[in-house]
Amino acid sequence: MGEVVSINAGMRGPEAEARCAACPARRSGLCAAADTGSELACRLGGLSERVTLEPGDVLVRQGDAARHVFAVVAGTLKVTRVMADGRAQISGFLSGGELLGLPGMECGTYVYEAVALTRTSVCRFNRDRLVVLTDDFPAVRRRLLAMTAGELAAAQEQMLLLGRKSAIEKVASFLLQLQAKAARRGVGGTRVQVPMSRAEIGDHLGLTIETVSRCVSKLKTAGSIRLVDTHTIEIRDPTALSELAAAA
Amino acid sequence: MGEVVSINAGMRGPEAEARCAACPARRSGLCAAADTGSELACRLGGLSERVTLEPGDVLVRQGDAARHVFAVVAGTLKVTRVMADGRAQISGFLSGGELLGLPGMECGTYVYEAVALTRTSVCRFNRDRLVVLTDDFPAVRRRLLAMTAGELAAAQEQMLLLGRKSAIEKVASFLLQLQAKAARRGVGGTRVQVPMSRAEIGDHLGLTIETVSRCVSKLKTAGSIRLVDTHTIEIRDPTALSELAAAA
DNA sequence: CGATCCCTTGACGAGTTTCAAGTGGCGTGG
DNA sequence: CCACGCCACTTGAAACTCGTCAAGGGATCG
Repeated sequence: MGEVVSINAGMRGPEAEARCAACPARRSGLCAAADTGSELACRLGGLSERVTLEPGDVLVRQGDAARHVFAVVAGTLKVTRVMADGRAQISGFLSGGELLGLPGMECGTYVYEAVALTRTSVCRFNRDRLVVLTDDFPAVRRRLLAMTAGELAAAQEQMLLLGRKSAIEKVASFLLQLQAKAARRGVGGTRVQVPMSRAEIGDHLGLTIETVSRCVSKLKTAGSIRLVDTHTIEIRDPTALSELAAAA
Repeated sequence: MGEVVSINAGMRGPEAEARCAACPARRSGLCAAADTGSELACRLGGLSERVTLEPGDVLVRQGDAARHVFAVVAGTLKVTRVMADGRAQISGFLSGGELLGLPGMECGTYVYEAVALTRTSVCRFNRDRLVVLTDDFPAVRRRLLAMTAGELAAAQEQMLLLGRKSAIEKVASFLLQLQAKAARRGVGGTRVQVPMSRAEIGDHLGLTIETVSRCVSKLKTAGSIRLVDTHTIEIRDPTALSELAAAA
């Protein structure tokens, strides 16, 4: 379990813009608010540092001073809260285009831990300077507010899942969620990459590793899914899964 | 189950300001960003309509067009998501100073239902005009972002509770949460008002009404709490509750 | 080739839900 | 004024889901 591995900092103007132009999260994340070549794009680029993480690397630690906001460029992070006795709850998995670091802005410290699941790269923004930037650019602050609002809606959805769904419903919902998220990033199709371990899925769904495994097996036996390998699942019967997920 | 009961709309300048000056949420909610008598205070006041709700009145319905943002002035609302088969999850209870209506801002419809628990009054802001207002007033948008970020942190806390805590831990946490919230509104002390029914507590904690009742009885027998009446609880041993709550 | 890690599967038991009955407060109507 | 019904809450017993404990399989790595 290492720390941040490589930081590609202090770029100026053209360098930063070149980096942003090639960014896979260019159109989906916070930066979707900025037109390429605009003054805003320039300032956003100058404000950010690119950070690369290896699997297991810790990006933020529970209790650290909250000085940055992060935008995931590629890869996947898990956001975890840990109780004193070790019980953990993964509030979410973040992938390309998503934002990390808004909650806890007022209390000043991160109230969760963020760890890379896969090789991951993120853009790091100084929190205060980002806030100042929003003063000049309405598009950025609207995007920021909209994204945070979206996260809140997702959090409420997750509460419904945690509080009111059975184990198999939770797993079915989770798989569909993974598929939908992948599709939003342009990786459509029936094959879904599952970068997280069974333990991490369990910590996200409020289940044990064994129950997750059993539910996956049950869905497999029912013919709703097929396991290409442990971390690749093919969705064969989306309708059956949807019925189990039984959303809103 | 009625609808919105009374709307006190269309006030201008002095009228609105007088109403705001007397508002109990004046210093805690969104409006804490505005100094009394300032231009901002004037515009905020002019933008808002006061709505009064009786217990059971529905403020927003799942699926309605999301045209407004609400600030709770006094009273308590519950925010619920309902599944097709009737299972419900209350994502939160809102009281004085809290905000409703941010999530779902992008998708355009409310994805939850908000119902008054007690006689409640709220300030209703047109969503679009509020957004425009943030263009002119950095203080408002920072407050808005900070409040949303705070809500997100609370949502994550609730996920930890739902996913990883036992029934008795959930109930203990909930009671402490109620006390803390009351204290923040200036209603300190060991007696806590519990405006919600056992069923509503259950829908918030992911438990059945019977389990909630049993846990309350257990805490009573243990001497940690005392029931003044079903909706007023005296916290006798906060330490014991905290140990059960076993937070962060 | 053994060690380790992660996942799967089985058996058992605890905790929670479900089902059912009982209590107490409160408003209504006789 | 009291009987009655209604509703919310409480309590008990049985059923069930899921967690715990334990063992085994398969992949990866030294």
